[in-house]
Amino acid sequence: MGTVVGNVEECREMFEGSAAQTRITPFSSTNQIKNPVTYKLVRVAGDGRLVPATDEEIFEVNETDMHTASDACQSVGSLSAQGLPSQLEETSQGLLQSGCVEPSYTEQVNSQPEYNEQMLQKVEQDERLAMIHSPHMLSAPDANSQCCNETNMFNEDHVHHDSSLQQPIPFSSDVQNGCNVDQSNTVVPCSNAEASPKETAAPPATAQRPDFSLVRGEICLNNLPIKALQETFKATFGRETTVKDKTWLKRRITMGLTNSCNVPTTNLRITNSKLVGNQDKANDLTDDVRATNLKDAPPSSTDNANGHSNASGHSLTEDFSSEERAAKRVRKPTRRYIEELSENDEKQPVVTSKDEKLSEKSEVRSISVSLGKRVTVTRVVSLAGSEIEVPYVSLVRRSRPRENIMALMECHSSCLEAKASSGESNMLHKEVLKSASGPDQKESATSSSNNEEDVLTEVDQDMETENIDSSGNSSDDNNNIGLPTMQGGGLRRKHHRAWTLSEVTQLVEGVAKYGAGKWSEIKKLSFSSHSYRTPVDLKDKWRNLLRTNFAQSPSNIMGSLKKHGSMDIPMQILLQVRELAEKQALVPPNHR
DNA sequence: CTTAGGG
DNA sequence: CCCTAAG
Repeated sequence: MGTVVGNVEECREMFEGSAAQTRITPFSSTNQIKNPVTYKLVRVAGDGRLVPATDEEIFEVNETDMHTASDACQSVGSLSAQGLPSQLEETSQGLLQSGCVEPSYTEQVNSQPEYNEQMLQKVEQDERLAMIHSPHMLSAPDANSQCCNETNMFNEDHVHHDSSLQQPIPFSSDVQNGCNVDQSNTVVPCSNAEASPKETAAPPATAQRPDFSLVRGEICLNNLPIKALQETFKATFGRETTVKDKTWLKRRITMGLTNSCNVPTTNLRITNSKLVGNQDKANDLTDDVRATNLKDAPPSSTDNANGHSNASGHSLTEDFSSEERAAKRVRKPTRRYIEELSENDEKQPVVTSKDEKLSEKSEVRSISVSLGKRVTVTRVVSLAGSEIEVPYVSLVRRSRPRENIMALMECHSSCLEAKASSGESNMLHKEVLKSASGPDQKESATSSSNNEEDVLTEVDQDMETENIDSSGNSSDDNNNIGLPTMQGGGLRRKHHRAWTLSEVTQLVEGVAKYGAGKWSEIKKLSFSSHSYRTPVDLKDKWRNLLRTNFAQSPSNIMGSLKKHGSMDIPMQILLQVRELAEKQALVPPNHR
């Protein structure tokens, strides 16, 4: 089963008779209408036919966009996104599924039907089209890069996957200082007979092509000065970085190029996109995807890494079509669990693409379209009363995708919703700034007052928690090696995500509003922004809250029992919890 | 599917 | 967090 994103025109035929013509058009908002191309997500059935994608598959696509967009965002905000690794995997999985017609669905790895040549061709064509029209490369200025960490890496990693589908990242040789360029790394023209005519149709846009010149061929990062490393970083990831840590930069770049995070901190060397370290590890780390890209990468394009600014988004999509086919991207099933990422978003309300200047985050978050324009796909969620716009991220289920076509409509409507909501963003943004400027504003949040402020003031703490969290498991990447798998086979245990203060607050408020036990309700109404918290999670957390509460209440001495691992819950919340606990204890059956 | 509990 | 038994 492969998921294919194709041009509508191309797919239409396949869809004859199918009423469900789902459109996945992130760029439907405001000024993005320039590009008429519409994407349609379909799945390649075992018999080679294209089948409308399921809702989850669509979500994957959406998230793909989101992730790409959020990449920079994350880097800016430091490693807050705990779930990125998974997102990456999920995303890449989705994409790869399309590409490789190669059976690789987490839950049915070995049971893939055979595909005939025709089908393969078809798929490839579609894929190519998809790639041609898929932009995604976005410039992501690394604003106050608080130097994040692995999390970023995953993002980057992910971006690369994206790129691999949309455009090979040429690793240019004539880079600066001390780069060991492997000249043998010549370009191999795509000799794929199956090449679609469309390929040639796309005019080469060399001029506009983003410059990846800094990352081509064999690069010996060791000898590069920090500045050069930063440049390389930029060329690699498409965004600036202010990080001055040489080691970090090298590692990051290497990881990005090799599409792996298992990069030793020393002896970084990349050859043909393969990590060549002194350690033998290198081989394990390489990724087929990247190899493909490199091979086909155009030789020239030596302009300089001005970064992939706006223009890049456009040109990227054009010339790379011919490649890719040569080598199938093969990859093991990757992790799942896209979820999260919304936590962050909640705290950093997005702004529409209009004010790119205002907030880099918004720009980052936006999704570039074929014409280099950016669109911000968002949705409005209610956060404790007030509505906040957050990027559209799917509320991923853990269940397998279903053949339900109706679900497709959901996506569509969501997109519309997002579009409609874009107007409010500015206002929200201002509010955020305002609130952020006055940290002292934290008042007694005993009741359900100013939730927004609450959230905002807690950002720092949340970030911390998340950072810790994410860094903890950032080490595992694409390969499932060493990953704990659960009974079902392939399913990985959900990440442990420390509950942030804001989450707890929301939970408490939710309980206050809807009553303990209405977890589903609470989840739906108060936790729409935290896609990864399931009703059960809420329930468990509440149970824990009560537990800790009871543990502390007998002896009012709560200072002594504090452990490092556990987050210190503010007294207020604790009291609130207790209050609610009593309430519910007194009148359980009653309807509140 | 949603809850409640146990592990 | 996960899993499962009950509505």
